[in-house]
Amino acid sequence: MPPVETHRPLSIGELSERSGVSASALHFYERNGLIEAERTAGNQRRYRRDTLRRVAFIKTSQRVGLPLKDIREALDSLPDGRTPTKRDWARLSLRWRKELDERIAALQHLRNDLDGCIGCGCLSLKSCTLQNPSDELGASGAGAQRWTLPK
Amino acid sequence: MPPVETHRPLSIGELSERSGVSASALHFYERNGLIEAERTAGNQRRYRRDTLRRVAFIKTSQRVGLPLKDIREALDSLPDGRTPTKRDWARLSLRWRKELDERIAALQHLRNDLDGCIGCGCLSLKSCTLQNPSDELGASGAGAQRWTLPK
DNA sequence: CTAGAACCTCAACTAATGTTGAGGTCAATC
DNA sequence: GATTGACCTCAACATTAGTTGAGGTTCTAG
Repeated sequence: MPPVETHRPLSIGELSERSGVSASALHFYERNGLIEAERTAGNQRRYRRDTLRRVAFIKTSQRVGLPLKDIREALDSLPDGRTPTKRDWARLSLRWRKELDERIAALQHLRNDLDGCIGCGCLSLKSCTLQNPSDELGASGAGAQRWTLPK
Repeated sequence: MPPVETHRPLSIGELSERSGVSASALHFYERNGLIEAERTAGNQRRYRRDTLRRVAFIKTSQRVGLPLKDIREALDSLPDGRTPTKRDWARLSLRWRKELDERIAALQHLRNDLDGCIGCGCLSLKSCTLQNPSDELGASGAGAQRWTLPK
């Protein structure tokens, strides 16, 4: 029975194929401190297997809408030196959950506002300018900030 | 009783303040064909009042997540020459609704997947690599594409 | 041992979405 | 009629998230 190669490190090509992230993006992540690699005698990268999970974390975080800067901060909170445990990952993932909930709620709110508006063709969500033909709100100044989605 | 200035065109400063969009962004939108303006004898921009709604449409579309390119295409489908009616705007807004529904659904799907994963600390969503210690999936090749959110 | 695939670095480029600044003009007020 | 704030154009810069290419090296299979 041949040994299963559970611990052999991954070349960049392997990591790329398995993670679905291009080699150039992996280089980019490394330059930005999101992942790291050992090197062979000939200077080629060798990734520890748990880098696969790290990259998965990065990709999923991006789907949630987080910028790389934030993702990197989250990853920086992983223990130095040892391979992260499932509890470590679970802790980080809770952060996604919160972020996701917020984004979903924000979009649903927007949709609800919108539903009242599509029928009338208005666009102000809060105060239909179609029903405000003389544009009275304009004089009152800062109607603008209402457009900004709470970050 | 003084006349309400319903038809006086807006200067860029007025449009900027009322829409909450910076003048430089308005310039940018104009360069990219999203809005347009008449000019005074002295070459200053004068916006028709319905440009306010146009800008509102742009901002809301961006909140929904549409890129300017798409927004511009939508705006291009507005009638040339005449001021858009509420039906015109309502037609365009339907697109938001669809886009929003899709984004919400995608995020909810992601959240559901995640919920099953947070407990175990895994990240593969579909096939927990924690429960796959020898990384068997790797051999089968393209596990990667599953990570990509259907556009 | 050699051919070709895979890998290396570094710099330059892309695309989207604007912002900033220089240098100059226009318009309303004292 | 001069000042001051609002406006003009054009070019350069900023940020995020990478990609592309040139020129050179390493690894693996025959």
